[in-house]
Amino acid sequence: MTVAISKIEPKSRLSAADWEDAALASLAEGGLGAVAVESLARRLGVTKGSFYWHFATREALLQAALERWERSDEHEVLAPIETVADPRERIREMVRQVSHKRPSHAVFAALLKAIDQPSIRPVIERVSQRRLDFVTEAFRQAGFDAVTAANRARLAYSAYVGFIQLAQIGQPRMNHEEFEAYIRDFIEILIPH
Amino acid sequence: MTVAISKIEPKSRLSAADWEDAALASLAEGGLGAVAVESLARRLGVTKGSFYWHFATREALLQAALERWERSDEHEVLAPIETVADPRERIREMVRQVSHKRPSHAVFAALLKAIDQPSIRPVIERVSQRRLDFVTEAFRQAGFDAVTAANRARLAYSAYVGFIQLAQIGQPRMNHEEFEAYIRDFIEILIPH
DNA sequence: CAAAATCAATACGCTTGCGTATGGCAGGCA
DNA sequence: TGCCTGCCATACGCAAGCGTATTGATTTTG
Repeated sequence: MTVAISKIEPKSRLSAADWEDAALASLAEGGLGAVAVESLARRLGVTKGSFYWHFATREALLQAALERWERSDEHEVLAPIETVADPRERIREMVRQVSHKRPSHAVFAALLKAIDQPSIRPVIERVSQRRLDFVTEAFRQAGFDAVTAANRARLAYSAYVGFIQLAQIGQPRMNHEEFEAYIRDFIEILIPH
Repeated sequence: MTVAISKIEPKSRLSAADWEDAALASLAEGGLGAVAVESLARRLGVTKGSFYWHFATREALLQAALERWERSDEHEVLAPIETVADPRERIREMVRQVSHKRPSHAVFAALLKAIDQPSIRPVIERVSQRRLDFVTEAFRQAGFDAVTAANRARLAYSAYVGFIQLAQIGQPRMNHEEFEAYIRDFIEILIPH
């Protein structure tokens, strides 16, 4: 796997945060395997020597980077939607968010592929649980009983997860127009009336 | 990642097929990374020397193993369902198949995670296209217009793909009873009336 | 039974990636 | 000015994995 990794220009002195940013970017572009110490160093225009001053181990970097990503996912994706009063509209808004905001979801897709890694799994578990609870609650408020709401939420979230996987192979070979139509149908099917 | 890999007992002489079987088993249990020459050799109770007599390279083994898996998926999953006359029932049957037959889907899940690997991608593309066409056609026969049928098929297939990913973290923490209820809702939502 | 073909062990070289050890250089502060 | 601390380079050691080369054993076949 040789993935094109955008090089970032110098910056005489680096901080831990710079390494975390680079880690997330590489993660999104090339998967967990691309988060390699020496590769990141090249990307940042330095050598390993720098890295091991800021972090004790590669794991520590991952930990820090993921923590940051998890917070940003919570605050910049979920939180804004929470303000939408109408539950039906809230679900629609989430589908739109999720279907149009790429960058953060690239990280999620990469993490999904490394779900058996002990350091990754808990992150996905927490994020998924939050999102699932969120959607379930919206369905409940929209009038569905507890079980039905949970099942619709499961279906919606599974479809989301599956879609970002399949999107990588351009499997649902769609143009923008078809995609919008798909999203409309998606919403129509899951939120009837 | 250390994954428990079941050891298989001797068998004085091995064939290429034995290596392919071991490759698929390891793939299902530990992902693409577990399909390593020396590791498979240990599993089969021999050394690398044997492997490189049967295959020129690791890639060649993967190729052969996946070809076999792809055929079996086509003949043992899709073909039997094709005989069901009623399209609605055909979709239901496919959902049941897919939601209850584990082994083959473990391989699929593993491949999904390695979708950026040039040797894996075409396999997933072919398999997904076949399945997607299959479901789309069933929805058409069930009376949906072309676009709607395609979208429902996409939704169903995405939900399937997402589910087998999430299942690995026991995310939709369900017992057998709840799972059956979920499948019923799943079918109910996608095939109304 | 002998020779040839088939299958396997051992030992090696090469690459990648993590982690360590140590030394060097710059800028702030005494 | 000179030194100390923060940041980085260089040079290792080590493990895992692929692939090669050579030799050895066992089966098959003439």
